[in-house]
Amino acid sequence: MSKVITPKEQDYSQWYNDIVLKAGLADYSAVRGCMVIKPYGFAIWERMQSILDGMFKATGHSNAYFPLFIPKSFFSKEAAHVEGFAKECAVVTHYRLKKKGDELVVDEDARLDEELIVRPTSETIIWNTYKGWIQSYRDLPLLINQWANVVRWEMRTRLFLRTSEFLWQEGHTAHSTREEAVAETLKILDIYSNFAQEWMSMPVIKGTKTENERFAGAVETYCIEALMQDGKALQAGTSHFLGQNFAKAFDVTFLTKEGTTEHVWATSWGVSTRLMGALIMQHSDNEGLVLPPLLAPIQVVIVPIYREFEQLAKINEAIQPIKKDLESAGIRVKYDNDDKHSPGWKFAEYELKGIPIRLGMGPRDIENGTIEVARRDTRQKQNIKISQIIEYVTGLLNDIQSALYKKALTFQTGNTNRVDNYTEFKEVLDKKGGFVLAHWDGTIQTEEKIKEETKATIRCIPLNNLKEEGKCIYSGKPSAQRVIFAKAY
RNA sequence: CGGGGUGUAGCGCAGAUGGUAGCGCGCCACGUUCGGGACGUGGAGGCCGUGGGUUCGAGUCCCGCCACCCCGACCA
Repeated sequence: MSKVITPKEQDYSQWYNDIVLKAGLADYSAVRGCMVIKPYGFAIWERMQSILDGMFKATGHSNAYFPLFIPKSFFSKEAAHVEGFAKECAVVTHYRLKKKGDELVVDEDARLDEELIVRPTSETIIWNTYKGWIQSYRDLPLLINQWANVVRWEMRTRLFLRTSEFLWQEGHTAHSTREEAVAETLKILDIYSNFAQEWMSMPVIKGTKTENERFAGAVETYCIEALMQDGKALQAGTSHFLGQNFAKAFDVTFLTKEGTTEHVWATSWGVSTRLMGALIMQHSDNEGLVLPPLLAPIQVVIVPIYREFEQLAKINEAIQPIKKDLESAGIRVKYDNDDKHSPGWKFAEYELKGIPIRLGMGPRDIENGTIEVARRDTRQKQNIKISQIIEYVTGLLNDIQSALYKKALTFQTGNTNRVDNYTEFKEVLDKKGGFVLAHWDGTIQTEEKIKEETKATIRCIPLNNLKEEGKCIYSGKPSAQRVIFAKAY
């Protein structure tokens, strides 16, 4: 019993760190605030990438790649944008080192005329580039995505959830009309929401951000918000309608059919390796990671149980056709007949790693023509006839996928509370956490006061929100609808 | 950047009143095991985060620095 995980009831943060580290998803690095994503963690990220990438391509987007470095002057062009990112930029000032005695030092003679910013996001470099690519309405829409790393100098970091460097995709599109750009923003929001719910089994609320929480430079920020097991909210993806802000800042215009010159309309949108954190926190338990089958790099692991090598040989023989059939059914299978670890060790290890289904086969099974099926999410075990195993496993993978979603949804619903006064508001936040639906007067001042006093922020104003007359829980002023408050990551 | 904590073997830790480093897990070898992290025997592995100081002598006492973790402020 070496790799024990701190129970989440005892210390939620430590539980999370234990899972990340002990399931082999990531590791701390020698660089402050930066993490190493280990092969198993990266395999999950690669699954996310390939699925999302397919969704972007299916909606007409193409991938491209823009520079890591952005001239400082580009940043200052969009006022709100500078304001938002200035505090967390890594800046390159020199391009050479030299030897000074035994020491390697920065060569002061190699100072850059203009400093380069390590991209915290790419709007500026991209819009500077788009200026040259867009002349007429025939060049629009321009639908581009890039998979990249970005750097935001964070004061406090947490594995996957917030690191100074992280991986993400950022889409940047240009359109001829406002309507089309807004539609694009919403289309992507749907992609994110579908991905979260169908692939990650993670229920999310779609909404818009308040002015306070809006992306620096956006006209409107749409988001998907998820609820983690500790009752804190996590922003899992954002899609921004940028209006003409960047087009104006970088003077990107196009000639319309009618021959007039207009600024283009823009969107940008992204999800990051933070989704890994969301995935981990959404489903995992005190035994380790729990992965939804659709994202699991290995969906089924098969463990042989044997004493003598003759038994192993028999099991190997019995497993081969099963493994092949599972693979033909499109299932990702690993057969672990490595003799270096005991079955018990493997059981624990694969549970820690969140493999959705484990099949166990031993002498008893050989005799009975059965195989033991253990599901990770409920930890239930059953003996199934070998003749039925493919069908059973296929169905079970689907069941697990939807069971995880249902469980998460039940949790989310159960931790969403409507409150009508400030006392109750504070009490719910304090005792239960979760999403709190409350009336708000729509002002930044009230939002900030509430944040100061309770740490809770407005996560979003849900789309298609029910209109409901009420009074702001803080100021008592009239309000037309409830918004979602929560403490957040 | 504030508050708290921790740095001793790969990991988790113990090392009262200063006397030259130990335990568990892991690792290596051999044997017995194998249906929930097996057991025995034998081994390998540490300038005790770092720089100074006190002392005959420092993991231990004093001062500085650094790193990391947790909780805040800031943010995806």
